[in-house]
Amino acid sequence: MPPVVTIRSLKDHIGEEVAVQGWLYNKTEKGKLQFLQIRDGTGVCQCVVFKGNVTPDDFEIGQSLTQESSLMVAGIVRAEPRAPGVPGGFELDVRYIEAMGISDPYPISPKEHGVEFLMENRHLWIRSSRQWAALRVRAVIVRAIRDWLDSHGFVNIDTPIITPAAAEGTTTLFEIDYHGEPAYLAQTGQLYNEANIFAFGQVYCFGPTFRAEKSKTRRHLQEFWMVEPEVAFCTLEQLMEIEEHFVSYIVQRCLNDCGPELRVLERDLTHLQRVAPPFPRIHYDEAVAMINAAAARGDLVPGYDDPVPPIEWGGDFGSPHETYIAAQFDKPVFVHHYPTAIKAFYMEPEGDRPEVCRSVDLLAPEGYGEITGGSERMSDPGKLIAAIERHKLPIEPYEWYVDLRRYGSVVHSGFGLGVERTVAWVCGLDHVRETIAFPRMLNTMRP
RNA sequence: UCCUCGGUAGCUCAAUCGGCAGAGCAUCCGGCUGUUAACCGGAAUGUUGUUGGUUCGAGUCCAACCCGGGGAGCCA
Repeated sequence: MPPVVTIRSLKDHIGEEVAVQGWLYNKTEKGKLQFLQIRDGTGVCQCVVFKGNVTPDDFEIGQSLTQESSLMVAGIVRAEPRAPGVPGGFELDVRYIEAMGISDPYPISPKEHGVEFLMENRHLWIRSSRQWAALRVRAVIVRAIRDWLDSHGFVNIDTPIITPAAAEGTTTLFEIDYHGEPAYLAQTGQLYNEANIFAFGQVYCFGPTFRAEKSKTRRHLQEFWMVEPEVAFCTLEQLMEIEEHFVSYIVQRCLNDCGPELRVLERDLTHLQRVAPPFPRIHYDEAVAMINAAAARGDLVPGYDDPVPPIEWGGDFGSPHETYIAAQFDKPVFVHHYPTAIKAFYMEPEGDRPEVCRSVDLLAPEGYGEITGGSERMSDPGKLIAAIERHKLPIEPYEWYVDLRRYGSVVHSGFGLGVERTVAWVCGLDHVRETIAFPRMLNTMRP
């Protein structure tokens, strides 16, 4: 039997006899010809079975194969521009077929299906090429995140998932029973990250986070993955520089490593090719002015039929505002210096203008929303205690956090990047549920 | 929590004014050497989300509930 090779590497075996093992993705028969599209996890390859080239038994096996049956085929690799597949352009001239597991009738045909049906069959849907492509891009994004951080002096120190109290005290948490004591699934590792920088300088945590919000939109999951870098001796301005280099690297890495996947997804690459430092930076004041000018003109929110709603200075942006602002730029855009009153207690107020704080969100283009949120953290213990009290939070659980400012406080900053929103943006998907193998959504956790 | 749209064959959908439950695809059988969601011929396919109500008669109208899509708020 010739050596088993991956479909992705077929281009290196033209003219050679090789074997491919995988699953039957699609089949069309035309008398003495069978076109078997086989996927092996690395790609999809058309395998052509001509009656004259195989034994009668093998030809019959080919006829009996049902969609998703597992099999091995052997044959000669040939460059063929007509051949469909991923990457495509190569096909296998089959000489031998071995059926392994004949599949029962497969529920997901290569036709249209509704979201509800596909989500109920998520364990099978991930075999479909668009889902396969998105999840492979996700894997590359995760690798790019780690590679960039690891090679820029960041130490990966993961933070706990079980936490004793609300980290930010705002959003809804999943409560669990911790041996009789209430505990919560983490919605951020940030406070622990801040402890870790005093030991390691630059750190990141990377793991799942949990939000029990009753959110049912294309941008929300109950369980999502977030990478949170945190840096000692770092100002807001330096943080933005880190973010734009980091995000640009992730996008360029996908362009470089995921060509076939992005083609399956039919992604318009020109949007991604533009993503390079520097990103535009706009002050909250400026963003409010832009929104209100648009509202006064009656501009519509891009992609929706509704006009841009006006906003009062001091209010937080709603989704329509973010979508409008992001659409004014062809790269991700930083919006910085949000009002102190609407942001988390630990964000550093601006020195000569304490009503705004040294915070920054990064809005992705094309309506993908906020992909990072970060800030310079408050570094003075007295001011921090006052902020905790102003937010009506109990001081006792935060004593350790205040300690960080008592023992060698430094200016420091950090941000969190949502993996699923980043994947959705890079892939051009319209819903984050397709960016993770088994999404946990409001009222939906099966399979 | 609120707003909005939807639930009919395995899947995607249709069904006029309240009047016999219909297509395409998938499946099975037959045909074809270049198919790209192939095509051609044939076969089989139903608790119309649930419960109750109106009516001679309900997929269609009414009520409640269940499930799902999109959005708001909140957020990454």
